[in-house]
Amino acid sequence: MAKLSLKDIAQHFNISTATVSYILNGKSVEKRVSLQLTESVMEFVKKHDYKPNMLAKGLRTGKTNVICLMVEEIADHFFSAVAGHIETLAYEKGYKIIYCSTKNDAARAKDLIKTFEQQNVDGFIIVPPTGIEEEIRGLIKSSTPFVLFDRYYTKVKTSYVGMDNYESSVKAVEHLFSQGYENIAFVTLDSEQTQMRERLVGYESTMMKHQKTPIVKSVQYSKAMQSNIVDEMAQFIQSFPQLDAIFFATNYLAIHGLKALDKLHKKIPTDIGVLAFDDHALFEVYKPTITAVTQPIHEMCIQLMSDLLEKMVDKSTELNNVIIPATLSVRQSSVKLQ
Amino acid sequence: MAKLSLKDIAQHFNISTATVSYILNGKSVEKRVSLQLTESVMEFVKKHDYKPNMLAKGLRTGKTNVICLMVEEIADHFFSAVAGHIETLAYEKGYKIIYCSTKNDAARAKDLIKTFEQQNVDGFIIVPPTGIEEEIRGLIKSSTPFVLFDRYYTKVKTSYVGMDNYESSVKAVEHLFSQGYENIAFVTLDSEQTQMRERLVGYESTMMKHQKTPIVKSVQYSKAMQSNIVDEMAQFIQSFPQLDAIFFATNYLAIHGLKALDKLHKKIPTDIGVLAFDDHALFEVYKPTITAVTQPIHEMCIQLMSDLLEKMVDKSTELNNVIIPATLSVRQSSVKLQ
DNA sequence: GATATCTGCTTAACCGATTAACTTGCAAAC
DNA sequence: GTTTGCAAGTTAATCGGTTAAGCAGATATC
Repeated sequence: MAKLSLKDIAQHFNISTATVSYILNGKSVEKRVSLQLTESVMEFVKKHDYKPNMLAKGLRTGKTNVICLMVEEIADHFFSAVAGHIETLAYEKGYKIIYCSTKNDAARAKDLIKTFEQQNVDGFIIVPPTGIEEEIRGLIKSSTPFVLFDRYYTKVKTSYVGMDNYESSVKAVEHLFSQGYENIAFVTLDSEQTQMRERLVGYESTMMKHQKTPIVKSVQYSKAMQSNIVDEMAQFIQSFPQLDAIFFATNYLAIHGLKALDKLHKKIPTDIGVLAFDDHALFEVYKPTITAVTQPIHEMCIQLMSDLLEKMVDKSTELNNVIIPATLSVRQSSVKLQ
Repeated sequence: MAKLSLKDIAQHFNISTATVSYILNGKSVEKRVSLQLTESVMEFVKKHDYKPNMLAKGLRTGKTNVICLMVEEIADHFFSAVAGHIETLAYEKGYKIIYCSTKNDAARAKDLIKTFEQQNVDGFIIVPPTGIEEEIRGLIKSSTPFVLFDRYYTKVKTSYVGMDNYESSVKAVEHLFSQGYENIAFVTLDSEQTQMRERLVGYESTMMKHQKTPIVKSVQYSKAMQSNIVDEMAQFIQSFPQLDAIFFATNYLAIHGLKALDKLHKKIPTDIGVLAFDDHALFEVYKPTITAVTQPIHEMCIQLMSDLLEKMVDKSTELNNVIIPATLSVRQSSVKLQ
């Protein structure tokens, strides 16, 4: 039951491995292998379920047909949805996905990039944490195909796919104003990452435009996942009695925020309006349903793959910045009953 | 900027690649390479950031340090949580994860197994769809390390890690009885997979024990993800006016069920009690909070990895069946206010 | 002084493919 | 009758490592 190799097939037919290789790679005509031989080899191969060794193939050709998907956290709802789409798209093109979570940690991300370069992956999709600019530059230098996703570096020119955070943020805040909310707080992470900055700036500039003072609550990333953050939020909400709406910069911040609002017995949307960045299964079912900026996950993934494929297959070196508009899913939490 | 290879290092020091290989693999002492040479090579390697080519290494040694994680759907909350844990555990042991989603489709799963065998992955964690018994037997024959997860085949002896579906189901139904519910329906998928069968049998036997007739609603798997299932459920609920509780066999069935109950203006937990298999972020936040059977994901993953490592590293051929008890997270939806 | 042992390497086969360059025999061309 | 052309392959190098076996010189042993 030892695994069948090219050599075994060659020996069985008393021909050279080269011939078998040509046949298997569909070069029978080009390399003038007789139809007869081609057919009997193909039949043999099918019958014995020969599986070429991809390590050997990869070693020789330098291609592995493997893409590394490096996200912040695969267990996160958003990133696992991305993983699902990417897998489907990759599969169609004959690529496999190897994944890893950076946990937003630069050291870990560096290590991962190194590891997967060793593995000779054909390309990377990277959601970069702060602090790996050098490694990204390294990828450019070694002309490894890659695309950044969700966030990017202003100081390094790369291909990037993401959503229009600034514009979406503006649209969301304008929506709240249009519903009669005026004292809108923004709850975000204390992160310098581009997507977070843009959301913040969108909020702030819209507030200014309406001559309102921005009220920003910044939560430490490390704390954002813990549940005692609920109390911190409740405290924040209480300390600004004039608040009539809250805009959350991520869905999990919103979930904690909802718990806090519940604790304080605040009625949504009458006492306070709620809007969240990044949709979540919960928002459709919660009572009231929660208005959210819905990321165009599917389109972003399509763009990611098409750009990466260009780089991997066509050896394109063009840098594409694809910014996709998000849609605002207006639900009950931001609509005051008239 | 061409990539540094063993050969380059050997040439630089005017020594053989064998010596360099021994040094890099920590066999300097065993293979009697001088301390001096060892140190200067190591320094050189560090300085030039040499990365061994894993394809070549894998080809020669037959090990890739890659594990294939084959789940039903990576975008699913439960499986992405599993993926997160598995990744962490694997990473600690120097393994990488390559993932794929079967979509519960046998043909796709077969193809995936073949693909990843070609990739020479060191081991598999498989959530098997119905109909790939033969391929599983094939893995056994080729003595490929693997562990089944979440469900198994009664007719094929394999290692398996899962939770105690029967016992958890019994515990859940008993809890409902203890709270005064008596006419309990079970909403499940029309699936013959072991985990679903066991949940059903647990429910049925507990109903019988209390001399109540089981009321089972079976939803087609393909329909379970679509939203018109909500109406189907509402209809079902209305056709059994005596119902005072519903036990959902999966969390997404429960989510659709909640929408249906909301439509019918049923009050939880007073009009009707609700309990779901498999916890979900939503259940903690929903009003009322939803009682759920919480899968011991972390422990299951620990068991998965330890069993798989035994097979991969120690070449163990022992078959381990690890069944881990779940906990019932009692929340508001199943507790009638006295 | 011959033999054994140790030190510090080297040699070369091998893993399983791919592929450029070459060969061999036969038919057609001139 | 020699050259050319083509069909149908073969040869062997190569990708980048690993590893069993070998070897030369120095030192230890008897």
